[in-house]
Amino acid sequence: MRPWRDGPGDRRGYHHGNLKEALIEAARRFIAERGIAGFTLVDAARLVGVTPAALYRHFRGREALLEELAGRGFADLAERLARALTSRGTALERFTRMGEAYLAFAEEEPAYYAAIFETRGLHVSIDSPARPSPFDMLVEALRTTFPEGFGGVTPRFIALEVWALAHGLATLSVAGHLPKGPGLPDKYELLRAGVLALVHGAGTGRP
Amino acid sequence: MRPWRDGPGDRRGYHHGNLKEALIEAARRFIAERGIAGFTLVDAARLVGVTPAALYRHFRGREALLEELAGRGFADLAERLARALTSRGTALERFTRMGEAYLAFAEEEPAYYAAIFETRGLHVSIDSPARPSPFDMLVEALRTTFPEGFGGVTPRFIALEVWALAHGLATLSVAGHLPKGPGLPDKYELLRAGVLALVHGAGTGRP
DNA sequence: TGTACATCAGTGAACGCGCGTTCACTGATGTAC
DNA sequence: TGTACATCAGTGAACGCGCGTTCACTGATGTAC
Repeated sequence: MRPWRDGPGDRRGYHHGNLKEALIEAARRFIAERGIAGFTLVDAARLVGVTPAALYRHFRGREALLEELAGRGFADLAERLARALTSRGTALERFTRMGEAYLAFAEEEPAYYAAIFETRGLHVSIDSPARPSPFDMLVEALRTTFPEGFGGVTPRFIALEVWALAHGLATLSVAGHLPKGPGLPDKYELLRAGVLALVHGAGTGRP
Repeated sequence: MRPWRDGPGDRRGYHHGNLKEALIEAARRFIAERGIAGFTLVDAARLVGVTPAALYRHFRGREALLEELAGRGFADLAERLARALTSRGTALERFTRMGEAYLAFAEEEPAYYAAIFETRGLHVSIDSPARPSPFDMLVEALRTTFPEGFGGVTPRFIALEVWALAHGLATLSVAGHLPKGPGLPDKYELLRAGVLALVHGAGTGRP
């Protein structure tokens, strides 16, 4: 029984030919379905049609595979945010697109999202220290989108609030805790309105 | 070796006398340390000084124990919020205290918090449907604290934003992703300022 | 073009482990008389 | 107050399971000549 022979585009024979990528792909699928704790090397190997031991030709172990996943997710997120920030339109439109990109990432890549937040967070820079982390990108975007400032509050402070709001919406949504239905606001609406309020309402209630 | 004999206030002998509570307590400790996925019936039993099988006199199984934990956490949270809402001071002060109570709950009872969000969410009412859920309490508190409304936005909409912000701050903080240090804002500051901004900035940027 | 051979990505069997759960049992407790 | 007995919260041994990981091995691939 060699399941991976059945699919189109698969290599055949004793050597898989693309095992590392296939395992990553399987991990993304399983973690998306069952969460990181429910992810199993044995399952991933079975899905790909390979002995569990084969995995060790490409990863030092389970932890290393998750690390790889987190790294790729981190890069993917950074790329999505950068794309939003360099898209067409006004600064505010690009900034809004950045928020949407964040929520879309969490929704479309729940495995990446979980791997990131279970292993490193959003602050670490990847590859070179010169490359800005997603959080740095957010701070910088706030600075350039709202050059008039935030009523005496630092961009970094606002960035933490915006990030917490986005992260809260993303995790509540993935867990199915946000009420859904026609007429009810979705997370994109909530984030857009919330971010504008955070930006414009900053400094409210200060002495 | 009967570890539970050593502690003060413990019953001694063949019967533990308070096993159910002791197991719940052990579960809270372990989940706080290692998360729900890392929690083990065997560990809990060992900590209490009892055979794993003894657990089944009090719970149908692992899942039932977690359900019980979620129920208690839910009740604890509701009680904390209610206490804040009926405390002294102006409506705004009480409302602010409610936010602090939420963050404090997540910080002091990470096991409860995790159990709640892994099993039921914040919308379900406990015991009687007449008893309002924490989310209902938030909506109602917004209504009475800001009777002037939110510039055409519904209290429910604002409540979702506030909740997402609080949940984001709570989870980021527990996971250690919020930057900490002297001079840096802590989550309580971030929540207070953020909520005021959400409330006062609502309606910003609408047509 | 054909053959010999080094490489190395896979196999398959096995391991030790800790898990949740079951079962027949045992002995402490507390009530009836 | 003392004894007989029912109750039931605990024991301890065992189970089947799936996990991550190891090891000596094998056979497909691709390169050198």
